[in-house]
Formats: sequence, C-alpha cells, structure tokens
Amino acid sequence: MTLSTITLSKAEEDYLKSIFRLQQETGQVNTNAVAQDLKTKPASVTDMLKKLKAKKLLNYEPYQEFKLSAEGKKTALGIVRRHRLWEYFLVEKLGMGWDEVHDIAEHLEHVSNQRLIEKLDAYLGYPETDPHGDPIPDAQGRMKVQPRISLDDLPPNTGATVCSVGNQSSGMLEMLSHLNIRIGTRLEVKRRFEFDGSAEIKIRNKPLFVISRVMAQNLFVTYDQ
Amino acid sequence: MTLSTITLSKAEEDYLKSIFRLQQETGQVNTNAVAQDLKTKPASVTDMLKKLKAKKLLNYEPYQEFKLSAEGKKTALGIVRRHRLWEYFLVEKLGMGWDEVHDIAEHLEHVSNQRLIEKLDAYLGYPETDPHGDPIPDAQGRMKVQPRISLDDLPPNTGATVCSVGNQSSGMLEMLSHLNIRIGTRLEVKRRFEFDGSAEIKIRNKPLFVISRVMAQNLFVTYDQ
DNA sequence: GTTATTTTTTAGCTTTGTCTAAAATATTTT
DNA sequence: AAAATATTTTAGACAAAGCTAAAAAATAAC
Repeated sequence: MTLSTITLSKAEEDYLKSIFRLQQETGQVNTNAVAQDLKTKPASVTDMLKKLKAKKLLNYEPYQEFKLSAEGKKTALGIVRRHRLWEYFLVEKLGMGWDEVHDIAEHLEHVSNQRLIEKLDAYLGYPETDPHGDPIPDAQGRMKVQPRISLDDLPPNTGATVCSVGNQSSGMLEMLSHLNIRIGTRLEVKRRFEFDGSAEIKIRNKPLFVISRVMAQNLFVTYDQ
Repeated sequence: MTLSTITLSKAEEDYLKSIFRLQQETGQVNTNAVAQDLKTKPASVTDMLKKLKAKKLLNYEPYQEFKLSAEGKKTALGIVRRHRLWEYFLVEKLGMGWDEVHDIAEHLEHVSNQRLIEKLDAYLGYPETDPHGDPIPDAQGRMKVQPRISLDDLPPNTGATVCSVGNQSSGMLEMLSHLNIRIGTRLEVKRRFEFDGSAEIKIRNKPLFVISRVMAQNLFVTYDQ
C-alpha cells in the first residue's frame, strides 16, 4: 500500500480527474479528448502525459491511447471524493443550487488535507452520493457503481428510480424542480413518441406528463428491485 | 465603489495579506520584513511589489517603505474575512483543533466566490471573531478593532477578559485547555514575579495559578466594562 | 564627510504550464 | 499500396513566480 502522498499541482490533479472520467466511459483515452475536455491544446496535454507517466500515475507510450495506473486511479478517486463531498456540503448545508456548486467544488477539491476530508465526511453523515446522484468514493477509494441507464433507454412500463442527472446546468435544475423530479423519484415511461423521441412519464399520484428526448437522455435511472 | 473583482493569483493574495498584517503593526512596511514573513527572498518581493503597484493595490516607490492602497486594503480584508470564516467553520462545525485549522484555512481562503462566502457566513451565524478571538471583517470589509493588551502588560488587580491568542500552536492550545482558559474567560493578574516575569492569575471560583511570561505575552485581553 | 554596512533593486536563470507552428506518426480513403 | 487526412509529438516561446549574484541606493559609523 502506497501512502507516499506526493503533492500534486492543481494542473496535475485536473488532468488526472479528466482522464479518469474519460476512461470510465471508453476504457482508454486519447490526447485530443483530454485537450477538448480541459479546454487546452493537444501539445499541452502531451507535456502533462509525460509528467504523469514519470510520476507513475499513468500508463502511456507515445502515439498510443493511455489509461491511469492503479496508483493514478486511486489518486483520481481521492479528488472525485473531495469534489463530491464539497458539493454535498454546498447544497445540503449552505443551501446553494445544483448549478452553482460545481464550479466552486472545482476549487475546493484541490485542498487536500486528509484530516479535513475525514472530518467533513463525518460531519455530512457519510453521504453515499452527491447532490446530482453521483456516488462518492469512500476513504479507501471504493466507489459504488450502480448499473444505471438513461431514461431515454428505459423500456416502457418498467418501474425505475432516478439516480443521477447528466447535465448540471441551471436550466436543467429549474426544469427538474418544475416537474417535481429529483434524485430518488420513482417513475416509469408510459409511451414514447416516434416523432421527436419525447417520452410520457408517470409518477405515482401525479398526472401524466411529457418530457423531451434531451431531458430523458440526461436523466439516469436504476431498475426498481 | 470599485466592484472590478479582478482575479488575483494565490501568490498575490499571500503578499497582500502579509503586507496588510505587517502594516497594521508598523504603519509602513519594508521589503525585508515581507520576505521574512513569507519565507522568500527580497528580490522576489521586489518583483511582486511592482506587480501590485501596477494593479493599483499598493503605494510603492523604489527604495521606500510602502503600504496598501485603499483598494489593496479592502482586498486584503476580504482575504482575512475568508480565512477567519473558514477557521470558524473548521473549529465550530467540523470540531477540529486550533492548531490544525490555520494551515487548512490558508488554502481555503483562496477560493474566492462571493456567494459561497456569504452563504458560509450566514450558515455560521455571522460570527464576529474567529476561534482565536481575531475579529472577522464583514462583507463590506469593516473589521471591529477592539483595543487589546497583552496579559503581560495588564496591571495587577484589574479585571479583564481574554479576547485572543497570539501563538496558535498545538502546544499553546494544549496548555490553555489544561489551564481552563479560553476566549471570553475573565481573569485578573494578582501579582507578577520579578525573577522571570511569571504572573499569578485569578479566575473566579478557581484556585490561583501561575503562568510564564511567554504565555502571558501571547494572551491578549480587553479591560472589563 | 568619507567609509562601511545594510537594504533594495536589477539582471539573468529555473520551473511549471501554457501556446503556435512544424515535424512525425497513424489512420483512412481511394 | 500510395495518397490524403487526422492525430500526436517536438521544438521553441512566453508568462508567472521563484532563486542567486551583482549593482545601486540608503543608512549608519567613524
């Protein structure tokens, strides 16, 4: 077990986090994807890839796709943990809105004091997911990955529970609150319209209503039971 | 009223804070003092002085002592405000110790989101002082400066209340807690020993006890009434 | 009122992280 | 399989913030 706790710069942490997220979707990651994600240039990414490789956080060979080493993944999970704990704090304790907490957490996540994060976690009551429904890794870097599916892919007449939202903009927040949908809401798709992919949704004790395909694509659910 | 909200680097903020603190003691500040305070070299300080002058945060002319401009002072007070609010949070909400919160707040203070700080302030109940008894500037940058005196300078048999502590080390914390002294404790000096400057202290309903001169120099009080 | 000492600044170099432009390598197309 | 296209890397520059060593200015000492 490597408790080396080497200090990483903000930039290094941002790259780790980006690569981690991208590789969760696609297994392997390439230079361009990272550059796009971090709004920087491929040349800058290459430089950083070499640094991360030198620090044994990344498995990388020139001109090939890459992924984090075990050590790098663990470090990235630590950053994700800090980010999501702070988001939880900002929403649940300070009463801030979904749309504004991400950018702030983006800064707070780089304050990496072990004791602080443990105390914060305890103070928050060891939450399992952040306000958007994304799982919070525990102190050992273990993260529950519940199998989730986009509402756009949910078969009709199948009970499901909203577990997370993809788009975290204020527009999305506003709309969800208007529709009375939040993390944990149980619903099912009653029918789907060929024309534009809209879905008709049923929530218990509520009248039927329709949401757009874009909306459905950004709502993730788990099957009930 | 300048609401320009130019973004400052961590380094710039650290310099502002240092100069602010130093000038509170001596009115004007010189290059060496800042270098010593920030554990850096005078040449580096000179570079930064020029940057701060260019940003109109500092009144500075080569080879002369300097001080913050009105704008610079206001900015510095904002940083102090953030630092002390976070310290309050860490101690009062997360239950951390005096000795460990300063370094953490040193990082958190650089997360400068207006809304965040207002929400945090409200959440904490608009505290007036941090855990060490130092006043917290309000949102307008106003800071109460109560006239305080070192316990070493307090005349004997004069009622006084502990309002802040100079040294914030864990040793100091441990000792204060052992002696049952905290911010707000009322006491008086019964006598002072010529030999080593020790002072004999009386707290109501407690037996007399002696503290060292070093201790007394790091305890600040306000006169009662 | 020179000389000596201290303080401050300048000049030039280093590191981190970014960029642009050009070269090298991969991949696709035909 | 050769040409065209896309991706990635290298090379060289730049800005921020630091450093060392040397020069300049201010202060102190005689």
